[in-house]
Amino acid sequence: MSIHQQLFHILDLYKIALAQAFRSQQIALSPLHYKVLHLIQSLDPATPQLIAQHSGRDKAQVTRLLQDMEKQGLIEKQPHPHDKRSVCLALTKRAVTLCTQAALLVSQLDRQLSSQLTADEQQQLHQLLQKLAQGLTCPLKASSD
Amino acid sequence: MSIHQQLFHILDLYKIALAQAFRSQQIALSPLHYKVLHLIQSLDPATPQLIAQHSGRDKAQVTRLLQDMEKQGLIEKQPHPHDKRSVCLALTKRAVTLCTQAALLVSQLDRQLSSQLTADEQQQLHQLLQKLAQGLTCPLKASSD
DNA sequence: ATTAAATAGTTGATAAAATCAATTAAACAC
DNA sequence: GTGTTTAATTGATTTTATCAACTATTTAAT
Repeated sequence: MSIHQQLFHILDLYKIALAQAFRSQQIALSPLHYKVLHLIQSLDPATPQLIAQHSGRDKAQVTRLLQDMEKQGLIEKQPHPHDKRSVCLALTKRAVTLCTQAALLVSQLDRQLSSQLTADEQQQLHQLLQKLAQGLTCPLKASSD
Repeated sequence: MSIHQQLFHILDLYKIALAQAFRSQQIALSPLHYKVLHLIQSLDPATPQLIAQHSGRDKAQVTRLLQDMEKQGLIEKQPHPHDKRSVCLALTKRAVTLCTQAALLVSQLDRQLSSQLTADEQQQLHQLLQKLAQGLTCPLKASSD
């Protein structure tokens, strides 16, 4: 089994586990919605553009996700102080609650993951993965034309 | 950065790199289509049902993927020898060619990945990831109700 | 052997996620 | 000021996914 297959496999399992956890706790958030909410929380001036960058999604898609979540009363748009083209995004109380619950499950799952490894192993894994990531940052080693 | 975030990050990079590689070689296959073709190659009696199982996709979706690929002249359906409900899938020559090209890129990318690590490290990584996977096979450690 | 249950594949309807080009309005650069 | 870039949105479309209903066939039970 190649490295990437193994990685894909783990992430498949992870996604399934997370989706189940969300369902079991009645958290009505898709993983993607959660990701966006989480990003809004962590980015200080949280603008759609930054969300798009950090989530790796198309800005058009982000716009629609945000519209969705606004309708659902999860986020609010406030005028951007310095740039009238832009908006600042903020979570509503409801979203903060949901997000906190979700974050709990995520960290629970993370602990479940990392509990499979000793502290040493975690450290090792971290470094190995970092090396892997480096192999991907400057993509295909141009056999290309 | 948590383990799962790091994993997601790597796979994001991987997907991007692979998509680029496909594009640059004019390989008109979505990653999903490639996966299905590859599965058809590797499963001996390749039936839609097995494809669905091994790809983790809905059988309805598989049906449609296959219809698609049949229209594109990538696969052929032959009657199943023992079961009149089922079909045996086979790649056309065109698909074999495409698949071979694609497999080359995949293995190239894999080598690029694993070249970041020594043989020892690869071995380590493999084992660490295996342990991780075990932490996910029996999902959420029931705080649930 | 006949009926009931399970299975393989398909279809319909729909939702969710993604992509890309085009548009509007504001910001910036000169 | 004029032209270019940037932020967000809109439109149109595609891909991926989901779920229930349906047909034909197989399997199991009696």
